[in-house]
Amino acid sequence: MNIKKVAELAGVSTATVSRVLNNKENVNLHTKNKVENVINELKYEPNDVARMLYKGRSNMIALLMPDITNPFFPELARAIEDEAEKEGYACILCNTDGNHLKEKNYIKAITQKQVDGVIIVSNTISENEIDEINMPVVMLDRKTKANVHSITIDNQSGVKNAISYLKSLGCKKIGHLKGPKDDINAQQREYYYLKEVNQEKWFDLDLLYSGDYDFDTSVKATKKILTNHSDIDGLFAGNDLMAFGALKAAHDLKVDVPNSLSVIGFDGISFGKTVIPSLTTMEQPIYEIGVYAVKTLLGQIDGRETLYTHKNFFTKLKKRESTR
Amino acid sequence: MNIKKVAELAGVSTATVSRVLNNKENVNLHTKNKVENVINELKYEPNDVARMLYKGRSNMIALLMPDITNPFFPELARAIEDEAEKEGYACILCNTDGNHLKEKNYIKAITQKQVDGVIIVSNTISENEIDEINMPVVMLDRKTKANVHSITIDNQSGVKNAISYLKSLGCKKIGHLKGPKDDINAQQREYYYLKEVNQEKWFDLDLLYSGDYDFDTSVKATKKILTNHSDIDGLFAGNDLMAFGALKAAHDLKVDVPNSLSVIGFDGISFGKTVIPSLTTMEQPIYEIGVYAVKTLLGQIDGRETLYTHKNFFTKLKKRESTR
DNA sequence: TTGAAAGCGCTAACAA
DNA sequence: TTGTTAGCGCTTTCAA
Repeated sequence: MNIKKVAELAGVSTATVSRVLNNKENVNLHTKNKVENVINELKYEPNDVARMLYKGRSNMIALLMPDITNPFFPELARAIEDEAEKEGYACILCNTDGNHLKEKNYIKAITQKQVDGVIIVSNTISENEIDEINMPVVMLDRKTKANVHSITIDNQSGVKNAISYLKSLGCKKIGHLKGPKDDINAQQREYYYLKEVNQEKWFDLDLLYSGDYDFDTSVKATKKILTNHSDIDGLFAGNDLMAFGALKAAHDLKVDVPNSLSVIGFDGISFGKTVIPSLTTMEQPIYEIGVYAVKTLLGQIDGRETLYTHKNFFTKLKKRESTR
Repeated sequence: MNIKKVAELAGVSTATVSRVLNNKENVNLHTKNKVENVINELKYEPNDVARMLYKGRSNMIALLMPDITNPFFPELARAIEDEAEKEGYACILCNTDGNHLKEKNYIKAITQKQVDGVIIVSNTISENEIDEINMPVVMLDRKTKANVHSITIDNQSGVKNAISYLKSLGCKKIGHLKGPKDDINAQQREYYYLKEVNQEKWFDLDLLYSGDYDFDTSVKATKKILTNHSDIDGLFAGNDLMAFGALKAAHDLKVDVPNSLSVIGFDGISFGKTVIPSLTTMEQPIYEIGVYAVKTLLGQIDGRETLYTHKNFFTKLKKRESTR
């Protein structure tokens, strides 16, 4: 079933059917009704692929991220998909595992599929590679010199507020559970942590240790550090998932959170309210970020937005039970 | 840049270029090299949309589910996307919120986009509507009379094993925190719970209460029931998320889990190991289910599989800290 | 207001 | 082994 059949049955040309389909002005009302009747009878629906080919547009965007299983990303993906759907765009999901080869393959695949734009979360992709992508791009969580839009979260103020809050609670020795070395956010959060604490007389490089953005690793590492430094009374985790690991470690060691140890996370994933004790964290406006990313991307796709923009979002302290 | 330009520069016809692109046998080696050189120089990549149009295939599948934010679904989506990618298919993500209209719109949209097949998780879509979908379908979590493949989880044995386990632990009064009325799995789990316990002399319809697959609701509801029935010593939650709510409620009421109350969930989402105490649960082989769904779907798309199949997966008891 | 026809980029049947 | 050409289903220009 195609436009030709509709045209035949309605006794008009395919051009006229096309005009009706696209709500063009210049169609006689009588003709229009005739065509619409045939369309309804046949339950005809135009083939988007043919349209794509002609128009050179697909009304699809892609979302490249490390792993949808990582609890931060479903919330982001949901926001992106919601906003895309609202604007008539479908959303292709790509898990890259931060694997460079996978990223390249996906970019090639979506390019060939004439996807209209892509939102990328990646530490591994290079500036050059970003520039070579042949469609509008929004980079998330990373500022770049490449000619694309970028969106970041303000780690400086976030970390500062987190540490200040722990201090205001009376914490006298604050550790940091940091993320992977190659992650830009992890690096920044470590950097600003150091900036906030390295003048303190209690400071010691031992207080800085790594959980790799992973739960199990964080449990182990935190157990070790709590054992070696029983006087730690505050802990800033580089993301919520690691903070969960820290809570687990404290629980297993019978360290009382929050009375002996205050734990604060970073991200504000919705699971934070679920754990026991519920997690105090620096909350990112995840949904808002997703919506903004799509708006920016579509702005460029539609040619409304011609300049490349950079947007920095801020975190908000969400007090819950894991801090005193 | 298109096949025509490549043909010109290589001094051959588009047909020959096409043959090279598709690795056809009947191309002179010399010609082949010439064409490949031009392709590499131009960094030419064929346009998939044109191929789609000609072939009537898109190498895309869609995944319709209620909400990627619900922690069960990212794990499923990950498995599906992994397997699809392995087979050269892209995966379109659609959140329906169990909203009937959204489902219909998505199905229409992906049909027009010539998506090759769809994996659906839905309670709301009717048998008729499933039958009217104009592409291969795999229904997840629901058996159907419609002419499509279906995959379910065996609630009967799962619930039986959960309750038996609680009994074996010495539980003398076991409650059930059930899911939404309109959810087939929730209904079945409730049904089989009743079957297992309604002959017990301690049984009481009050032990059955609802958490709507939602964390907050489950916290509230569990607090109420634990307050009214302080002798409840076992709790079977209809899914893990509700079990987390139950754990939270017990914690807030200072009910000792697992010593005074054993809690068991259903699903086996990876977050179960994160919470405190970690959650005992009836674990679904989520990844395996996702892979199987894709294999089945692609089987039908490729015409290898011509019969509609039904597959029933079984849960496995995963013992952790929330049960004595 | 309508229709004929070209063309989006590709593949494949047919011919040479 | 290679080229010519029709055609996948649509939109749009141009002419009527």
